[in-house]
Amino acid sequence: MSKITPRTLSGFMELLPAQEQQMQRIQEILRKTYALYGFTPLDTPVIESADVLLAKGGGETEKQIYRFQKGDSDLALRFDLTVPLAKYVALHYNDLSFPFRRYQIGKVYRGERAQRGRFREFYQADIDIIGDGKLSVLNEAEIPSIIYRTFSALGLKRFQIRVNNRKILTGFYAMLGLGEKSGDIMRTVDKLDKIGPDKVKASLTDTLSISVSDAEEILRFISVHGGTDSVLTALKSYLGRNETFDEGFSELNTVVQYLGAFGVPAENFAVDLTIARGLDYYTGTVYETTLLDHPEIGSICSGGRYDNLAGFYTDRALPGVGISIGLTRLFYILGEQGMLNPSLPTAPADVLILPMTEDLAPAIQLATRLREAGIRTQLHCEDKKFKQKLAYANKLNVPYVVMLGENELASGVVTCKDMASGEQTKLDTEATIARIQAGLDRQNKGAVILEKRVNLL
RNA sequence: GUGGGUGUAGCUCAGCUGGUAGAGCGCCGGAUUGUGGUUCCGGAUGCCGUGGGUUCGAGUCCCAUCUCCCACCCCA
Repeated sequence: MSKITPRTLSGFMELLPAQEQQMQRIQEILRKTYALYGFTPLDTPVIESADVLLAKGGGETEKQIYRFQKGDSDLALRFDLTVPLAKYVALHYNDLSFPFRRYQIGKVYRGERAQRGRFREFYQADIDIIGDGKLSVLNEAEIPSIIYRTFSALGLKRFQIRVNNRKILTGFYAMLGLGEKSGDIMRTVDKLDKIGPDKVKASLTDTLSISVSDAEEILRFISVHGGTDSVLTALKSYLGRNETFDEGFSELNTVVQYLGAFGVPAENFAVDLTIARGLDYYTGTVYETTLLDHPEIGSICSGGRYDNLAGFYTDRALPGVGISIGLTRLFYILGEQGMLNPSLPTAPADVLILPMTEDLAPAIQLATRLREAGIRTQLHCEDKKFKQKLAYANKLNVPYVVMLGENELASGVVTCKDMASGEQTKLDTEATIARIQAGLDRQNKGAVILEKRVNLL
């Protein structure tokens, strides 16, 4: 009888146990870091009514969303976590306290062509702060700090948080009388790093039919580089000509002003006037974070300020600011670059017990005692050869193997083998537990998520 | 959605101008009784993506189809 070939769809990441452990470990670090800033965990359904997810309508979302019928229901898989959040906040408004700070780590789905570092199912790790009617700019200033702390906690060093403010851009384009085209211009200018100034200019003049002098003015404006202070100084010269621009400038100033107090080092931060973010719901500060050694993969964390995200679901003004880490993409790069530490304890258990007596009760009692002591313990009672059981422990990287046979029972001890060194001890149960715990403590102390940290400096 | 590639053992691939398949890694077993990771020896595994065509004969040439990959679009 012919079998169906097992396969996983392209663009869907499926990991082996050891890798999955590392993925979970990264998620734990994110949860802990997010919690440090007072965010509460949240989960929402993967499937929602299509009209809820497509409330905004049009554009890429419509093209990329997975949508299907089930009976009479028109359903869709969430393509981000922000829209479900907007729905959630609008729906549960009366039960929430504002500013509402939530984090959410979950899978999202996009029906587009898979590519290197681009998935059709991937994890996003989001944080958002939603205000009731108003939301202080200070929240926007806090975001880089969260990004910085999160990436640092993962062991990353060579990353840059780029910040811009959309009001500065729309204000500037309005000054040039190009207000209507500002969206298109932003998207074109966003490619500066990728295609270079000449092509950007050509694109501006040819496809957007902007005059050569305006195009040059735009390029001059956005290519203002250097340190944060020099960019701000350059921007100052445009003040007083457009209200929106001035507002954006003031907001950007606030964000920059508190960086030091929030503990964000200057080298991990930059004002970059080219970034705009494709998503059109952003209205103020926007963020984009890239790994300096892997610019080709694009942003792994982005977000921004939006003034009225839940406008499709409620009349209440619910402004917010948030970011999203592309966890699957990040994990993919780390793995591809060999930066995920293979020596991390990925073993499913700390101890493997090999019973060698007819009566299994002593071994089971031992396992129970170890588990009571908080040691992850697995019993290996399968009908296999002794050496195969050791090989099993070895493959799973289980650090300790405990053997319990007639000899041990007769003298009231257990044999405990340290798999890394090969050393064996014959001690009573409690002494063995102490030895194992000491060993595990040592192991955990030295554990870091990423290795080759030198490469990341 | 548009354009370009790819498809051979579990994985990474080799297979020259057509003559019914190979390596490395991995996997399994052995080197005598309760000791893995190193070494040595042995072993299994492929409808050569699928369907059709040319040919005495096709993994190797032609057509179609699917798949996956890369670029664009857009994005985490």
